[in-house]
Amino acid sequence: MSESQVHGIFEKFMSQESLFQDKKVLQSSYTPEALLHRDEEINQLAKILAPALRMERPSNVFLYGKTGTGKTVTATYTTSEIKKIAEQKNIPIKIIYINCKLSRVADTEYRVIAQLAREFEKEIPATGLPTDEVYKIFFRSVDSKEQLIILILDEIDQLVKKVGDEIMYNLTRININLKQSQLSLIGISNDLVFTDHLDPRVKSSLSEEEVIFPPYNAIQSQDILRRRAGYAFKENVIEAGVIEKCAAYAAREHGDARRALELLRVAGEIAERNGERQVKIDHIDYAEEKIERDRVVDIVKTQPKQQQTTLYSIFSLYNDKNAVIYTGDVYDVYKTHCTKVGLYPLTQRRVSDIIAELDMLGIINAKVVSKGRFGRTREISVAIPQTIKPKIMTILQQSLSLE
DNA sequence: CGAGATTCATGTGAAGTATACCTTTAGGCTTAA
DNA sequence: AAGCCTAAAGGTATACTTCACATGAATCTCGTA
Repeated sequence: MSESQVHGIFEKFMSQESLFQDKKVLQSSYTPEALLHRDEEINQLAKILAPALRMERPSNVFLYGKTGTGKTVTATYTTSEIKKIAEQKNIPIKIIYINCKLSRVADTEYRVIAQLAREFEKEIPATGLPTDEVYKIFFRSVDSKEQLIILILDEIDQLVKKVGDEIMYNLTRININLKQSQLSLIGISNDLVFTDHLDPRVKSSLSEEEVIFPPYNAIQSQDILRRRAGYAFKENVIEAGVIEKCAAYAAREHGDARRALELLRVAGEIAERNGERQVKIDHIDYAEEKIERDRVVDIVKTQPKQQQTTLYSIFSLYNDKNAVIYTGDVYDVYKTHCTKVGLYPLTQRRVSDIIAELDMLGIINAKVVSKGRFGRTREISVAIPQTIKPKIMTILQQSLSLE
């Protein structure tokens, strides 16, 4: 491709009018000025957190609700309002937000605490320090001056499921030793029965207060989408029915507003890239596939080699008509792939764990079943649409430099 | 025929190992008085 | 003598291995109707 051709693309892009007015309004990290249909929850949370402004420690709160019901925005919105007031009145309040999703950043006790300490601009190495030491560093930072800290732990069900509730126990007890400062926890969980697996002591101190988030219904979803679309897009860019379709999609997914907004954004991007003047209903279908594909591609790409090889083995076995496959089969194929890739094969014990991890990531389904006389194993099936599987396969092949 | 024993293939927990990285400490060298 | 650098010692988290035992329903066994 010559330079002038590239130039042409940029020229065309610049001359073409954007469909968006302000795209970041549709991004999931965006906290809107006003939240629709969450007044009740915001009020509850605000009442619980209000003592902070008098430098009294608010109760720990637990926010429950399915994905995309506004838990995270409600928490960030309410706390940022508190922060605003606190700044005006010179009240030392610090808000820390940590997402514990299995992101390799915060998926063990050590890494979460290290992440917390980093919020205070402390350098924490990836390994080498005792966990206790990192706790102390964090603790000293918190207690270094008089202040009130509100710690938001998003998706903590994932974390606790993986590494147990010790962190929670330690964090809930931290106030006992704090001299100058105080710390409140806001836990956010998608899993409604998550606290059942917690140590009763942790459970009682963690959920001193609870706020439940019901799903949005179709009309509420439409409201939210309309409002945001109004800010995000230019006028008359959205074809009639598009909003309704996105909302319907959200309703299908138990009122998941986050996905609905994402759908709208990606549909807009697709329309823009195709050089069209309007976002059409068709674009939503493309967007739906693209979102799923991007999600899976992202997960797969960031996995370590061993996990990728295991996944590749599962995928290549799964070719034949959705027959379920078993751990033993996967392991055999995995070993041959390892030699091809030049990877040292792990033991079956470890591969078994890796399969369980891949299940947690939602790329495959793995269920332990007893087949009676024929032993016990995991029934494994692929949990991504057939349409995007070939794409994932090629990504894995490239990453593993296989043919 | 049916209750209880057996069996299979792997799940699962605990303990041990290798690796990469951390802090502390002791020794050796340099430097300034 | 004080200060600084370096390398060894001792410690940790993480990913993995090794070992040993747990699982749980299909199948087998054997006593009984």
